Amino acid sequence: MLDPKTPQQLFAPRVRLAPSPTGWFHFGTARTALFNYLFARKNGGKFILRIEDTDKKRSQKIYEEDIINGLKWLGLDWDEGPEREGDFGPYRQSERLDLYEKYLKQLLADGKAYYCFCTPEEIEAQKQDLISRGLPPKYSGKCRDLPPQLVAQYLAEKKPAVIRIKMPKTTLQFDDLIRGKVEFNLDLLGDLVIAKSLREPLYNFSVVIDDYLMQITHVIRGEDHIPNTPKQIVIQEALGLPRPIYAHLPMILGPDRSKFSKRHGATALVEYQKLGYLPEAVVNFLALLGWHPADNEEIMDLETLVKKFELTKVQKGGAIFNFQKLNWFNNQYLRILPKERVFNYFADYVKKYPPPFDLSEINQEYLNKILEIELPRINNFSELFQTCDFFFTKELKYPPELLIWKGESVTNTQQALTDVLNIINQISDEDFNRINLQSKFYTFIDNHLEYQGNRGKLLWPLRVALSGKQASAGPFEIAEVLGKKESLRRIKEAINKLEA
RNA sequence: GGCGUCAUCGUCUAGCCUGGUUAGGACACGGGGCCUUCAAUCCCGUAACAUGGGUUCAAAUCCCAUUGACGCCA
Repeated sequence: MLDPKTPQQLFAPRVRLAPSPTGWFHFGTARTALFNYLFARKNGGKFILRIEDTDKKRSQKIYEEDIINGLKWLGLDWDEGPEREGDFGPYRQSERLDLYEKYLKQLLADGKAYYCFCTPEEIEAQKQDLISRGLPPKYSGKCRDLPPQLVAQYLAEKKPAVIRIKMPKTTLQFDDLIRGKVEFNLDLLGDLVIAKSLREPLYNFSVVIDDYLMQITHVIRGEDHIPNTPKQIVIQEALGLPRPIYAHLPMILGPDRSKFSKRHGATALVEYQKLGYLPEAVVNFLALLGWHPADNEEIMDLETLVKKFELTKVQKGGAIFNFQKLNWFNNQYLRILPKERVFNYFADYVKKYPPPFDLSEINQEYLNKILEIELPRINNFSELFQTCDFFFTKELKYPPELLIWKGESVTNTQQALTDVLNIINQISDEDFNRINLQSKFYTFIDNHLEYQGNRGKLLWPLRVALSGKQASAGPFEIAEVLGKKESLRRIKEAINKLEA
């Protein structure tokens, strides 16, 4: 255990992520996790996961699982924890109540904390009075110096009570790695409730105990915790515990510059998994929200991020969550990552989130082919099923006029499709691929004046016949994926459509 | 309401510590090339130091104030 008086060492730091399992794994928490992880890896330290589930009413198992799955998906593995099923799981505060109780008793015994028997009504009335007089609402300290016999008597009578800590009437200053010196006037706070009972510690108390017991050297967390920091330091000092180094990260904001929340759209990591984003892209995107490498590199994998990460270079102001940039990153990774890896991600994705099509007759190979030609034009996997439905359904719904190339007539379009039919029929089933298609079509065009310098006259109707879309991949690529038989069928159908 | 934090293109940011830059990059946006559409890609472009006051030969950079935004508690 750390010597309370020894200043924390910068080498081999120990950091933690301490989420409450009261909602889906939030993007902001994910970024906090990433920065903690990067800092630990960069400095040869340890990253610890601690689930803060002392609030029994709001904590749920599925949320804890979601956090764990999210961290694993992002590749942010934690380094230690209690044994669970052969592996080490996260720490859970709900399993550490004995520890908190021990320190609570110590504080009580030392006279640094005390039982408070004021009723909620009393507290509320007091608060209203102070506010109406324009004063900061804080506890009066009424129960601070109750005679011990009276306390014992009330306790024996089971009179409702909470435990408060005696707040020193001084100012307190702490150093923040990102913000520099931060100062608070403790006198404005009043005696803080640190536990509802010996077995019900409150957030600020259990955090302090755990950070100490887990020998946390650096507390890296969101800016929203800045006001909690002085409270935690007071508890540390009452117990004679060392002070970790603090670093408060800027918030992730919605487009209106307020804290990124549900009303801004999807804020949970799962929702992006559902949309079909890649973990590499999410990590990269998250890293650049509030941090920037010394050079101008933007595309970085986890390993590179670890190498370049510098906690002190983290931005102070909040960062707006920019969907377009996320999309850009994802599109980049879709094309940069090894094909096999993307195919595997896609296979997993389809398994986990079945698309609104019957894929029973579609094999993996077919899916991979689609993916290959569509990669440059999608931002995530779910888009594939929205914009490329023609690969998954045989019934194309498009107006016949769409088949007509700009400035052309219906008859010419019919002629073009008939020509297309003839060209395709020259290719055997086994030679039916985009290379052969292209060479056959180009040869045909070279020999037919009406298409020279105006390939669109021939290729546009073909592309629409195959896709039914105004915008799509090229006709040869689509035809190759669909196969000769299906391609011919669609072209004939297009001709029929034009006649009708 | 109290306390705290923050402020460079629309967005993410470099530059600030150690004053002198055509204030740089990326996303987005606009134009163009390529071209069978859409993407991808290449070229070009629009666009910012919150405001006011100091200090200084010189301020995005140092100091002060104001404003605004956000966070926490209530």
